[in-house]
Amino acid sequence: MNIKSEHIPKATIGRLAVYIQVLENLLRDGNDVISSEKLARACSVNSSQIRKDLAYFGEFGVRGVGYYVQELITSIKQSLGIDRVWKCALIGVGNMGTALLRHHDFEKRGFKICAAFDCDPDKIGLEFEGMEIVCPTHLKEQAPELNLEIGIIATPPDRAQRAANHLVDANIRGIINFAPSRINVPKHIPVEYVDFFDHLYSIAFQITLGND
Amino acid sequence: MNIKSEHIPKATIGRLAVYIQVLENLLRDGNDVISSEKLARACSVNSSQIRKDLAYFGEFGVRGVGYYVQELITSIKQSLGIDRVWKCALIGVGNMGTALLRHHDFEKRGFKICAAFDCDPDKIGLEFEGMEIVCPTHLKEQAPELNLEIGIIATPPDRAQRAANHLVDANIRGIINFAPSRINVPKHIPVEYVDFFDHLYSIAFQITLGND
DNA sequence: AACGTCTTGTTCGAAATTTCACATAGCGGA
DNA sequence: TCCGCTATGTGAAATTTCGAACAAGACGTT
Repeated sequence: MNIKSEHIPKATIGRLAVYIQVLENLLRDGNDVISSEKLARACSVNSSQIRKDLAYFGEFGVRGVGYYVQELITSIKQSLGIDRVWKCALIGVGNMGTALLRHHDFEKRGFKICAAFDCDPDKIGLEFEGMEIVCPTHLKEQAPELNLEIGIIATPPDRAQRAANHLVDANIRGIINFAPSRINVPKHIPVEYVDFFDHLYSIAFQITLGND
Repeated sequence: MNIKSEHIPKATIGRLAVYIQVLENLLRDGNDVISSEKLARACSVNSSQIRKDLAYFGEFGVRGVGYYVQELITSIKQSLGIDRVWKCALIGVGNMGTALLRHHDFEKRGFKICAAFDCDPDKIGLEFEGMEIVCPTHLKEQAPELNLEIGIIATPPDRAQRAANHLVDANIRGIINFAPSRINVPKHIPVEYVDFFDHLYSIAFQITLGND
């Protein structure tokens, strides 16, 4: 990769994800070239912001012209490291876990759930979306065999730490936690928390605020 | 409510959601009182940050003692406007929509999905989790009747804007969009986008970065 | 009631992020 | 080939956010 700068703001990464989303829709609508100004409007951000975000990774545009959409998508994906397939392990095949297994965008977007774990004896052995549910104690063997790199925690909150321990023990390289509780893992393993109630809270707050 | 300051950073709102989550777990474990220092460690933030975040809304602590956990939870919920039930309309009963309907935390957390809409003729009329799926054209009648305030979009990306239009037309007050596309609505209606691939991208990026 | 201890609420300086403004560079037409 | 047009890439200013330090205040003990 071709990173020009040391530290990249987390907010930039978030925006890059938005740019990809908008760019792919633009491409589908037949746009070959786009200016930072137009892309900015579509993403509701400032155009300098876009140029600066991209500048962290390289020079992808053509002065006087703009950005070639397909090329820019490719460049951003390369920059983020999502120009390949990441193999994932799911722990917790409940409501959320099941939904994730069924969510076929995973593969489209470069993430493949290659193994599903659950400690419920009633679930172990069941086949699900072409995958057998296995006890998490087997993670340590299977992770190297299957080359699992990212762990997805979708357990109840009180089981999240245990799941995290299994993942760490299996030398997983990153964790995304859908359970509503914090987990502790060694510093070198990145963790992201997903809780869409955050967004509902934010909506509720914004609505309430407008009405005071 | 009792907001002391004009503008509140979006990041603060996000952190308040984290504080609630951690505080509820602390309460479950029998902690009655907590200091900003300990809460900070549990949330992986700075303790001044916590005190400052709370200061936007009032004074909730006792000097020399700390915060009473239950009381603080209540105060934060009041501050965010989630000390009541928000009635929601779901549009799009596909994979994601179904998962949301089944996700029973919604009610626990103060959001109730009171109506489900989908334009697929095969789905209209079906009963789902005690709710009949209705054509979105009926939103405008039902929204005032049922007092629907928040719209949840879970359609395919190319249908998201149409769904948003229906919601705006029905005088909904806020929108949360799970579809991977941007939508345009009048400025006074807050919109939040949820896409957990953002987090997967972030993990992938952080892993890749460590390996260059 | 006075004192010591402990933790909050707040101030102020530092750091990070965003925006502005413009020099730079590619493209197309004359 | 030159010139004008346009949109990028970037340095510097403005704004926002964060963190360290400290004054203020509550509780318990003497």
